Amino acid sequence: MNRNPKARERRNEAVTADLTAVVVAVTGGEPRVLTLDGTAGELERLPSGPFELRHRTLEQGLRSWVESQTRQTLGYVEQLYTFGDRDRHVPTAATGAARVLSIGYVALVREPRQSAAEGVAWRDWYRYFPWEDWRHGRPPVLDAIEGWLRAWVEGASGATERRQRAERVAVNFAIDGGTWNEDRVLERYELAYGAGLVAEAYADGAVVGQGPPRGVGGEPMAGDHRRILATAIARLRGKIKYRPVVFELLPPTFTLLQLQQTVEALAGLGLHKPNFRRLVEQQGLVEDTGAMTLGTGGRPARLVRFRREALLERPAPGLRVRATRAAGPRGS
Amino acid sequence: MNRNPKARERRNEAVTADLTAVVVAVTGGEPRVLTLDGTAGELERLPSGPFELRHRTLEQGLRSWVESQTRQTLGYVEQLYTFGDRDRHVPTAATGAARVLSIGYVALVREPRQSAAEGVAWRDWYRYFPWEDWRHGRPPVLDAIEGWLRAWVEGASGATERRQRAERVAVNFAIDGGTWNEDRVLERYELAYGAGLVAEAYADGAVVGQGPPRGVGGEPMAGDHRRILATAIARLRGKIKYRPVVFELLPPTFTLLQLQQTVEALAGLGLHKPNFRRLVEQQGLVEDTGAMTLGTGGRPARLVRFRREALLERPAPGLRVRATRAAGPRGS
DNA sequence: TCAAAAGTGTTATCCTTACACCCATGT
DNA sequence: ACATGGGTGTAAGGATAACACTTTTGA
Repeated sequence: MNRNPKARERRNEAVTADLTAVVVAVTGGEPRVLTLDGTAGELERLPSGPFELRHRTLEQGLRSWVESQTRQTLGYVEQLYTFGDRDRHVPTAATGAARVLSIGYVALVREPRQSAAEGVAWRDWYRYFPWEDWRHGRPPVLDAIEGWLRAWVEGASGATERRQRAERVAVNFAIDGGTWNEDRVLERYELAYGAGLVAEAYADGAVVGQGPPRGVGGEPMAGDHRRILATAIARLRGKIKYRPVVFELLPPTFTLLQLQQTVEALAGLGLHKPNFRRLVEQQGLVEDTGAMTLGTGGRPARLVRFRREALLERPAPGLRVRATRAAGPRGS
Repeated sequence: MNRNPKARERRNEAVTADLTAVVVAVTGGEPRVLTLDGTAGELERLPSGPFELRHRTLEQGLRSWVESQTRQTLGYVEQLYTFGDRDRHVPTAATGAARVLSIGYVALVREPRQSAAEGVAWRDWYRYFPWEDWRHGRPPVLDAIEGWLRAWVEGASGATERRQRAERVAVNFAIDGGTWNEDRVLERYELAYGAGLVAEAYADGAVVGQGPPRGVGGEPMAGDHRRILATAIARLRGKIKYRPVVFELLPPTFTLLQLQQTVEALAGLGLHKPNFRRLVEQQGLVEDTGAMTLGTGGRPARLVRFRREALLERPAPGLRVRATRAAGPRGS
């Protein structure tokens, strides 16, 4: 079949596009991501499925897969990145589709369904990136990571290679004079991958040998799903600084502490309470509702709501966060 | 053919992925993009071609297409976005590929080849977005655009729709209390598309009727190429603020004025010279080379180079620019 | 009475912006 | 002499970060 040269040529270009979703919620001040259990000892994974003819648009296809696999409907959705450079060939000559692209998305939802479907779970995203949670100070796992990375730098072949590795480690992991930048989640994951810190590197055959002790590299995921999750976290951490996306994760009315804890959960940083409140008020991002909370274990708080007019007034309506040493009881 | 159900299923998912490049250079203080002339009265377009089996990775495929079509080799390359939601069907049942995705990239190069190949041209990017150039103050074309958009707001069916349109126009086009944000290039293009300001909206059948007078909507491009260009400009304008990407567009050594003019070209803003220089120096982004320029029509200038150590010292090494009223002879 | 959460006041510091002004070269 | 581009000084104002402190509830 298909002796027509034009058709052969077209077939030569055909690919499959996988749509993969990072669905995020913040509950009880913890950042969570919607995952599917791996069947029979397999790895955890994100909801995903191929882009098909029946889907009107890419985003529609994504929503459809997430709903059918998790019964979760999506609100805010944003495309992240298209991965295709892993030489992941699907070995089926008969199908006409020889390669797989992976299009990642991040979605924000207000409240996880009480009981997720069988095999579906909301999991703390720091399970996959234990080194990214600085809310209570520098995470202890970074000691082991630092040691591993130093060995990796030394293991370079040649002085140039060693210098390049040392610079990457310093810039991304706040070692030897670098400062921690919470936005560089993807760069850190890719560095960890290249250095053999994460299990996926061995599964893909990109690195051979013995990995680090259990717990150091974080929980692995199927395929390139953890890379997509890293992209999502990085995107969100960057975006809250200039767009009011946090409010997609909160109920219509909320307290300033809820807002602060949501930002802290995403950014992985502890913030200074009085200054955070002033920042929010002064930027005009929220307005009073008149209502108050009751019985939350302290003084009742004002309930506020997002103020849409802020979009007009501010060129970059967001929450520029910076780590603080005086973060109250949470800071180290 | 293909009675095998598994193969039918796979075929149902097959798509073609088009790789499209926005290749940017800044020459003589003007931002330019590499374009191909449309053949026989067709529209101008960007270099592009399908992702094929012979390409090792997506980025390799892109580089290969750009080189074969323009003889320009690429340095810095960054993926932008995957467009697929326009219901652009390729009507060939025999091919197995039913849909086309469009993966956009932006590339930065130092110097355009003196004489580009036949049918290839470096064009000022403000040709396609005349409303985006605020280097000499508010561009006059915005008067006509403002009028057209006001009529579009009034033409809404229903009060809710009208309010939503009015807010979008105010936020994006600095009308009625909004401030101009140079980063919102894509939002402005999409608004212009929906409002029928750009020719592509009529070509796609998204809008019917009479368009605005010639020159108001900017020069159109083939397919969704102008949308990809808008995405590239938006990405670059955002990125120069926190990453040292400008230096990819400059020779290894350069003067501070060259640097300023390159930033101004990208951002479409006039900047205050003394303050810009202090910003650059104080951030430690450049270092002296010891050499000076000669004969450029004024006092000789120090030649500087990018200082890589800045990557370590600054959490976000970039050039936060803001429009100024005191921009010297260029400001309005 | 104490813990927990909500808030206010105030200061020192840094960064940004704007304005004013001087310097060195080519024509 | 003057145009062009290079460059310095400085003061006002705003934003930020840190510290100290008060208020209101529930257990």
